Amino acid sequence: MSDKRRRRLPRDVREQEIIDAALQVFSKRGYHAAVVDEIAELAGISKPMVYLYLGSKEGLFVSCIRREADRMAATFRDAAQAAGDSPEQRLYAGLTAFFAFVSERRDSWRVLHRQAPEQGEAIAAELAAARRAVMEEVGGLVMHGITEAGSATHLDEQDADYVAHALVGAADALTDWMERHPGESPDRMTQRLMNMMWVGMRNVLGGEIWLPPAGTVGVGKKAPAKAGRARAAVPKTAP
Amino acid sequence: MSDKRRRRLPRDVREQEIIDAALQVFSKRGYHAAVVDEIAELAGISKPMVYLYLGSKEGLFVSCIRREADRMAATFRDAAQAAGDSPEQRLYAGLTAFFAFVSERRDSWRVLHRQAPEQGEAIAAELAAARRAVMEEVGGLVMHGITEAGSATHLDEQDADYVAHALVGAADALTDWMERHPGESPDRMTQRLMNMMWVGMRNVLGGEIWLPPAGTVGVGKKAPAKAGRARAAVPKTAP
Amino acid sequence: MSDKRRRRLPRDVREQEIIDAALQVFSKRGYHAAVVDEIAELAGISKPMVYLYLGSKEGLFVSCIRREADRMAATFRDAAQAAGDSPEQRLYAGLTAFFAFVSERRDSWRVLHRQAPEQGEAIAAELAAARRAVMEEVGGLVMHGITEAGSATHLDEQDADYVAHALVGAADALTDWMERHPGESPDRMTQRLMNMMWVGMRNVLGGEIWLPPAGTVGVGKKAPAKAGRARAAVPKTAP
Amino acid sequence: MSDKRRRRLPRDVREQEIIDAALQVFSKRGYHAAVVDEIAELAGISKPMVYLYLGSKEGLFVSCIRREADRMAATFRDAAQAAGDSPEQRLYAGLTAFFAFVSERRDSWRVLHRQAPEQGEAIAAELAAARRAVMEEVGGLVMHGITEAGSATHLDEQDADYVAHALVGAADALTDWMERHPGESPDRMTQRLMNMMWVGMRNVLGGEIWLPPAGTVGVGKKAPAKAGRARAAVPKTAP
DNA sequence: TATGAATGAGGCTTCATTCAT
DNA sequence: GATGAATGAAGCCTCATTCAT
Repeated sequence: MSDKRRRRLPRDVREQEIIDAALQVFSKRGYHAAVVDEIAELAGISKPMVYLYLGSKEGLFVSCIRREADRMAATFRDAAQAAGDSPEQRLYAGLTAFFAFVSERRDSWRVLHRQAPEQGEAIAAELAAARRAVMEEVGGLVMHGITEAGSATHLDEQDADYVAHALVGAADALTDWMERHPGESPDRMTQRLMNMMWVGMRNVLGGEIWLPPAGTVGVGKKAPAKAGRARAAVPKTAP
Repeated sequence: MSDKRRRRLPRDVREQEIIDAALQVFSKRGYHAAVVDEIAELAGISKPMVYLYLGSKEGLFVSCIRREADRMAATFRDAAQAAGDSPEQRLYAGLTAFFAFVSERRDSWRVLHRQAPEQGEAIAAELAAARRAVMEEVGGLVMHGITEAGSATHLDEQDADYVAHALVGAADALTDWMERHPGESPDRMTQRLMNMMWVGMRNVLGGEIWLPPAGTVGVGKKAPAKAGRARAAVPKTAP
Repeated sequence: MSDKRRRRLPRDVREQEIIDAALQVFSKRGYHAAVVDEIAELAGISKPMVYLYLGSKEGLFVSCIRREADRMAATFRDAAQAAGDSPEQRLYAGLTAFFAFVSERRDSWRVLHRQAPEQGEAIAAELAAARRAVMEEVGGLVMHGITEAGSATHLDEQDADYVAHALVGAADALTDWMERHPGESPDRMTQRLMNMMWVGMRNVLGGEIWLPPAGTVGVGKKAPAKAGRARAAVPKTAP
Repeated sequence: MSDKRRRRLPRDVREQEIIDAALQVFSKRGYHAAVVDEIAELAGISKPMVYLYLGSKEGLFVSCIRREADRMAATFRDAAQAAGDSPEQRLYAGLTAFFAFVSERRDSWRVLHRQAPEQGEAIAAELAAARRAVMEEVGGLVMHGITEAGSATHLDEQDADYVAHALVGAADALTDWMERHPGESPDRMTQRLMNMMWVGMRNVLGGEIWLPPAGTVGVGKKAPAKAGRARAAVPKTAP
């Protein structure tokens, strides 16, 4: 990026540089508002090169998604490996890695999770895949952690999925929050979150559950399920 | 939509119909990818009417945001009023209302919370305002509920803000989950969430806290705060 | 213009009011940039009335041109009648009337003389006619005045036309000048102009002529006419 | 214009060609009625090129103005240099150059002097600047010429400005006239004008002045200045 | 007489993409 | 490998004009 007259880079390197640039621009503007010219300029090359290497704007975007999703997965794997064997440690390490990733690689996260929907077949599919991958990663962590931690083994995939969604959703939202509170670190974010969810989770798994206060009337029109005595934190649904 | 030759509606009505259409399209496509022609067609009128009544694409968007933010706020207020006096009841009612709103008015929610944030001055401001309003609503609920429920009074605004973000983030993500699990109702979603967060919250407020397992090493490079023995669920930071 | 809910005016009156408004707007914006909405609003009525009465934007413009050209002609005639019999007096009165008209009715003058060319058949024709009328009026004044004043009778129509053009052009340009020098009055403008042109004119007609200084080389590429000893102020050309 | 498949011109050249085309179209239609498509077509390229090189319709217009104003100034300077030292010669050369320019570059002149003045901030400013430049050029010529020629030195800037306006206005109007009289050349036009204005000027400067014929009554309502015995051709005003 | 509601047509501008060197 | 030159296709917005009451 320093030398302006840099030429004749090997294809691999160039390609990565282009994706770097694309990631920034897509993150800053969103897919539609992003302009290929800006990406090319930021990458320090001419537009035809972009098309030669990545094929199209959509190709650019897909490449970003793939690379960053892979990176994120790798980050997770590394963190989990580095952590000890205890599920709790792994979950902690995983969540911390998540926050670290999101806070250090804002662009990646934004591109992975903040894109307006429905930008065409290929992109939608790619995004869905990437998000599913993240969810599975987190879901695995959660499932593993909880199953081990609580006594209960009734936590099936659906529940883990639910929890994973809640976790990721919360974490995602907390990303913004973290951004506006500079004193916070990924570690502290994880602790906060664990305190908020994990402790409750554990207790709930031990049998303590929450029920709507007596005399409460459902508000949602669709609310049909009279949930009786919900047995667990994430009670079974009768699909 | 029924009568194709429907004409001459009074301005107020048409305006609302246009906003209805715009909401759908913005929700489906996102701000940039949305095309005014499609909105006009969906509203059953010609483009110039859209511009005559709403001024510009941006004006359209802002109108959507405003109307839906107001609606959401109203929904909250109504739910809170209908609920009993107990903070727990209010929180339950509020959250249920939230899920009901989000699940019934997917478009509204998507437009309010799933837009890439950088679309120009006016829009960014409007979105920020709308989101802040929601956060405050939820944050109030949380703060009130928790303060009363737990013995602790150390939950300051920042903490409430944090929790509100986590809650809203989780709820938002769970929206997608709910969509893929047709048996779920807003009531059940609330119960799930309360079980996951509230119970833990309450216990944590009672003194039980979570700390990273011994021997764990922080992952995030920036992680500075050696959190010592965090005293509470959402411990004070020394900025 | 005061009463906003004024209705049911007789057609003639309304029509004039509309033309008043149109004149202002056309003057301020020019034909193309003028917008019928603005005219209607300024006239205090709805657009359909404008079309009912004047037919089209072009119709509006033509009506303005006609009315203002007529007014200008009338002003001239009145001024000439009010003046004494002497050609000099008539010329003086006429020019003063011209300046007075232009300074008092800026809008009229602008619409008559400052429109971009070629706005379609009808308008071009109308403008040409209006301008020709003014030229003839002034040309007549000039011709009459000069013929009487000087001894010469060799001032034919072409010469008068030439002088009229110069006069009107100068006067038109001086209009802007006058606008920026508030102390000036039509009378003074006339005196200035007479001093500048008339005195010279008269002398020239008496035989004194101007010739290019010796040794001067024509600059214009097309300049063919070796003007020999131009005999008169406005020497005959051999077409 | 000859080869229809002419492609790949270097930017500088294309840019000038585009401005050439724009000048024609703006001259023929006026700023507002001009259509960018027509300019592009005339330039033999597609519209995006126009925008790539000149930015906007306004940019196109401004470029025209600037280039032509500069050209005109250059023409003047060259003419003045080529002329001898005598002020009279310079004035003569300057005016001839003026007529030559106006007659040979009708489009330039029309764009510089026949545009409705209110087309938005930037354009108004640019036009004003260009016109002021021309005025100053001519004004300088006049001032220099007259001051030297007459005995009087009382011709201040305001007077020169006045005369310059009159001259330019007359010349501008005479342009149309010249167009309809093919036998005329810039030289002859200059001679005509000099005869009409210069001779008078000179005499007036020598003391001969013109006053309104006795018994004349001012016509303009605003006419305040009872001009007494105006001392000079362009008498001082007392405000 | 008078108007609120409505639109076809067209102009400015942008952008993803390709061509020719 | 690399790029300056070029464009088809579309999107936002405006405006003269008419319809139905």
